[in-house]
Amino acid sequence: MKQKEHAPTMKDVAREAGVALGTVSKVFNSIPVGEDYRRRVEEAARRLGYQVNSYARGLKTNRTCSVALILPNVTDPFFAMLAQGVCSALGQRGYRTILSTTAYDPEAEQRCIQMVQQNKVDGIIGLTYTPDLDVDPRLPYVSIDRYFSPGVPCVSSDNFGGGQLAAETLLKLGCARPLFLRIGSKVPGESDKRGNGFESVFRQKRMDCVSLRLNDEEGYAPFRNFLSSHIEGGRLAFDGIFCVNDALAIQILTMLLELGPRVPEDVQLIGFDGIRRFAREGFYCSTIVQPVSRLAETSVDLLLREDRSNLPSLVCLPVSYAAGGTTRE
Amino acid sequence: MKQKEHAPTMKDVAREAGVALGTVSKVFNSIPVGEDYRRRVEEAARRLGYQVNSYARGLKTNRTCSVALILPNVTDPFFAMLAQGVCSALGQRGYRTILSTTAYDPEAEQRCIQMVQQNKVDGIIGLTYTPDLDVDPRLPYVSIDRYFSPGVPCVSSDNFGGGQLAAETLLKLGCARPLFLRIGSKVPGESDKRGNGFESVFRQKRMDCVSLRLNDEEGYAPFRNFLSSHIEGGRLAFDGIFCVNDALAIQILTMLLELGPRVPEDVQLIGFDGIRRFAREGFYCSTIVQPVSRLAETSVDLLLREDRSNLPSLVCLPVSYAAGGTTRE
DNA sequence: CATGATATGTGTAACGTTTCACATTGAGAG
DNA sequence: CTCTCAATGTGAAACGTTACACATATCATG
Repeated sequence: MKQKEHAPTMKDVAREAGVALGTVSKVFNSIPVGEDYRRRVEEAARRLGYQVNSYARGLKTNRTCSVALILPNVTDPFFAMLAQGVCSALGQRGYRTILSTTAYDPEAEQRCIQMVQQNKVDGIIGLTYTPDLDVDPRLPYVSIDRYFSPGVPCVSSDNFGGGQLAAETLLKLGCARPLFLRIGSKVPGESDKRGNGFESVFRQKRMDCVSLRLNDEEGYAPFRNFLSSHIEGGRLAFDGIFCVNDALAIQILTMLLELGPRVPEDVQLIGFDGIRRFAREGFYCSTIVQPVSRLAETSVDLLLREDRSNLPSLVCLPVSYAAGGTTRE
Repeated sequence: MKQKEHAPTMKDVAREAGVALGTVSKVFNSIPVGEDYRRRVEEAARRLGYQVNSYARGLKTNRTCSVALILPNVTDPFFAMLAQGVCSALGQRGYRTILSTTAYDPEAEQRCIQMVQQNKVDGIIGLTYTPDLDVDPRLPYVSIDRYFSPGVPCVSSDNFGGGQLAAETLLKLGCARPLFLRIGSKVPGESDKRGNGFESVFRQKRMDCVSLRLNDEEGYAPFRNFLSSHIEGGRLAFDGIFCVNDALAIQILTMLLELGPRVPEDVQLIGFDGIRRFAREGFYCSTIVQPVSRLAETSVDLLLREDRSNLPSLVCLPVSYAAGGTTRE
């Protein structure tokens, strides 16, 4: 008995089913074919354990059913949620996700694009920071959180509106001495607008609003110094804090609890992102939540849209406020 | 002038450079070729913006330079770090990562394997929970944190040893009334051994060790109840707490700070995993750190090993203790 | 100077699909 | 009973590579 080492091919299936090669192809591409033929082919395929070779198919059709997802990393909770969302949205549509991480390195970003283009994906979803990426215009590209040019659609949350929402919420809850805290990222991006939105509300009300912006190279320590130097007689100089993201908010919360001021009695705290992880059920930090799933789904939608003639160049998704125990409701 | 719509192919490069097709192929496969020929080809390729079509290559060689990574999700910090590590380890070796998430669903896990097999990857790195996955034995498979059978290598951290290390560390730091806290995962896995290791140390010393294990369906609230019911006159009934992972530890830390006991003066706290995110610089929680990068690299190593004749069936990587402010050093 | 031996370029046959022109069949019309 | 048309199966060409057998050139050797 002749030993077959190679995986079964369409030719094998055709022989086994006693039909022509083209017929087998039709069956696997849902092209009308006689009922009995279809059954014969399907049975033969099952017997042989046949699976279509997507590389041969990709070569022929120039469609690969895979898209590349480019992110700085996947350890940042927000990126992680995004990756999760994109991955499953793509999975549902029968696409697979090729993940590349860049560590914010422009060179890595470009290398990624290169590699990905070479590897013939059907499209790219990118969250990158290089201003001028060299990407094949034939390849569908959707940018998250960063606007490039009218040609490439950008989807992001309403960061400015989110900042405003945080401010309005704090105001409504009686905040009179607001503070905005910001850390990181190496490059200007959409998230800068959070602070702008926050400050704009207080400016309009002719109220002061203190902002502290630090690079993440110095870690969180400077925040601790700042906070403790603004405590007098156990009372903090601020009664409402808006943090640029939840990771920072959690840190600040921990610091505050150590330093004395009670949350939310003495000072209220609002983060940004809506990272659910910190509390599987119920929040432990009030926050402006980004619609991560919608971000992911919208990106996938835009990328896979058949009619690519008039895509929106910017899609801005609404955020919402979620109470989580660090504000007085 | 004739408009070329299709991406340039080797044939185009060959014509442009005035050499034979095979020569171009040799250049791109690092097969010895005359210096002048090589230059001519490289220049032609650059002029045309040629990139090899990896689908044609994959079809011919049966190697695709891509491996599938199967994880429950990528939002759990530990999985995220793992994904990050695997993704970059693979990237360094010129492989790309196809990410699939399963949400702990056995059906999704099997579907993943199917899809991935059909899509002809060079191997699979999986962190799955289905006991009997149906996977093509021809396809290299490495399992993380879960032992299947001698045939498929499993790499994991030394969870038992980590538990012991936590216990020994607490003992050395003067702990007399230990507590072990555990939450989650839906399925038995390697991480169960952490508690076993921890308890074994105290058992050997004939000391009591309280354990509290909860499902994650109930969230963290039960822990708060437990803790507050064990506080008497501001003093906690325990002076050393070991949490099954860092996410839980951070929660417990927050609760403790709210409830009164000071950390680490009144009670010391050790987590597990080594999630660095909570503090970019310096820890804010002492922990047993898993060598995530080594886990990732080892998995990739094992998967891509040329000689697949005698692979280890189990690789257990050492963990280490990292002080982080919640223990008295 | 003939002769291998070595090195390096050439052309072609696969790889496993899809696609398309063509062959075959059967039904219905005249 | 022939003819046409639609429906549906068939076989071969192509997709862009790699690998291999072969052709050619270069060079040392007796």
